[in-house]
Amino acid sequence: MNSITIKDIARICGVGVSTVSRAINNHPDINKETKDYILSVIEEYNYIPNNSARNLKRIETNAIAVLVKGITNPFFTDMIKIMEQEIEKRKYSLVLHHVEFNENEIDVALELIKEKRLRGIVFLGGHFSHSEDKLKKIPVPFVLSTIGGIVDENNRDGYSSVSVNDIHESKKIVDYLLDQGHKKIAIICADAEDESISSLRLEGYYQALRNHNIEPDESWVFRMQREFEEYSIENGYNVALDILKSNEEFTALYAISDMLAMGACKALIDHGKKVPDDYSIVGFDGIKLGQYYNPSITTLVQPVEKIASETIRLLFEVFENDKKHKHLTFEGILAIRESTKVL
Amino acid sequence: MNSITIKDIARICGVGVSTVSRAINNHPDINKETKDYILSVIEEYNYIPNNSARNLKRIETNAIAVLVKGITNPFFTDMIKIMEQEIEKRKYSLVLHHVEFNENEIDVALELIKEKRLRGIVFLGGHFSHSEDKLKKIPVPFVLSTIGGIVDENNRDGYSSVSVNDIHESKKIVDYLLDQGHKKIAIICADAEDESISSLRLEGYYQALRNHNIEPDESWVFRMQREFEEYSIENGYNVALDILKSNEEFTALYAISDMLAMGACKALIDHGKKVPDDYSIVGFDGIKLGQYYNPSITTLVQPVEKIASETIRLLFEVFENDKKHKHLTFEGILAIRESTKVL
DNA sequence: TTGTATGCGTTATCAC
DNA sequence: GTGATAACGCATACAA
Repeated sequence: MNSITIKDIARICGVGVSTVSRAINNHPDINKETKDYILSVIEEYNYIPNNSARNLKRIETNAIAVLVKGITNPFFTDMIKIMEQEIEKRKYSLVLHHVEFNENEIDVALELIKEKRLRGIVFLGGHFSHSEDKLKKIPVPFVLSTIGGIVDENNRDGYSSVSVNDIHESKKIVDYLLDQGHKKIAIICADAEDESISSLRLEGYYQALRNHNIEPDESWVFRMQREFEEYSIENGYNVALDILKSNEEFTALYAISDMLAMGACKALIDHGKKVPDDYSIVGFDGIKLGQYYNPSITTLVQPVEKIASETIRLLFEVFENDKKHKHLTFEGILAIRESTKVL
Repeated sequence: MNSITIKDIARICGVGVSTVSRAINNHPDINKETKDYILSVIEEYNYIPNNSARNLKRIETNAIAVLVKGITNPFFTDMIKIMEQEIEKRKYSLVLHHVEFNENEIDVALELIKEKRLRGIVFLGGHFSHSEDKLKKIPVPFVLSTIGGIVDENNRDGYSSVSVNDIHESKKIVDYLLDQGHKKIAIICADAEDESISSLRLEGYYQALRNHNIEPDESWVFRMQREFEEYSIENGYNVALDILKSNEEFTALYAISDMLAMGACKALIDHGKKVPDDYSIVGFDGIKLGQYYNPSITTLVQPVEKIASETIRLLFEVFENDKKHKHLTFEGILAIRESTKVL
């Protein structure tokens, strides 16, 4: 287990360690022949540089980290891919790091910054209801991507953010249902304590109803269940079961994620209801899965490519061109599919 | 960006660096009061130890890495959770690392072993058609989890593996369809070059047909499409479109993953077919999503909890108790749901 | 163009 | 219990 080091390679090649280092790191001032020879020896002996030592020594790397809370969320998959492309395009490298649900993303970030000498960070997912104090501790530029949770409009100079306007898009969805003649619209969202996208989408729901002179009824508001994973399909299923039990009258159901919507859909169908004939169902996000569900799910499609590429662009503008942090919002697109119909 | 180090903390506290180190690492021989004081200073100054330096210095950590190719695959989600529990139970820590599709998992492993001084590795996902030569280079014990791709029965002493018997389980599925009266059974699998689980499941399909005196017809074998992500729902959708175009006669469709099965299902339904009335569809894996699809997908459920916990158990037996590597297979369970019916 | 020496931040090994 | 000090493996300033 005593593995080979740069010194061993230097000794074998009969050169100094700095020459080996130059060969590895594509330094310009090195004789091509010695370089080729060294590289061949490295190949032969399967030498692999120790990243810990490199990180420790290097003043600054060209690495950007993307911290994802809920990495299995299909909504993030495409975003990550695009971010990766954008980062590579700029000759930087991406460190993809997964944050557990019970971990604090800022602590993880702080640790990673030290360990890898990061230049910037992207936060993806999670609630992110952190104090400004804590945010200030992050010593590199960072961007919140599709995290709508920061309600505090002040003190946002320390970071950038890119997302849709959750209230606005949520209104679009409910407006559409209202236009189709639905008046009794139930909603599935997160806990009342949730300060994140859920509360924004719920707010949009309220506003849309009020704009149509319908007073929102709390008995139409259903919450995800703690026993199941947040925003998961089984959570949607079980909430919908409760809705049916409640005997609450409604004709349309708005779930604040596509996964929830699909689960709810299945629960209704399992109980002999027809979608969209008996109930119209809409989701939020626009994940691919929703297109292939049966029925395909009407949803608010977030412009993931745009959000992802702008996230990276903003980040680079801050630390390369010294620009100020910005907060961008993009328009989503209502995709009308099979799960909804006119009442 | 000049961040605080252990030396700074030592100076502030008026103690030596080794005392600070002892405080951080819960060393036994340190005065409780000095320890508490040091920790309070650390807290106050937001000191975070540099992991690169720690990894560099430490002889051996208690870290196990799980390398996942295709981390967004929902099939792996539960497995990872269980592995995490099992690893923590043994007072080790889990390093979850994502491998890109175009990356070589062994190279990634080799690098990570050096960087983090890993004690062992779990490989999850991917094809893993690597030469024995390359596998031998991995200097720590490792386990292949649910990777059926190693056909070479010899030379398997260097590692462990845990999975279902893909041929056997595949036969179960096809046997079931045959028992239901289906004789014309199409299959969706990977490229012909694929040496991985796909070829094993295809082999099981062949064997089951032959056992029932049905000569497999190559025109019933359909392949995933290169343009789309492997094993994805959209791939299944597009393959099924081709199947319909081919006008090949069949009554049942076996897709070697649940995702493929769901996509295929949607394609058929979009073309006015009924599932299971016109076609029976089965998948493989037993992911939760399949239960909530409409219709829910008949599938071969892999015992993920068992596979995950045994993977970790084997790994620890090798490097803690010095036992020999083993190759375990577990039985899957055929879950009959709504997407199939008797012909 | 190349080699030597220093230090990155930490832990381990000693002395005290 | 505690504090110097020597590594860990590498990149780099500087000397050659």
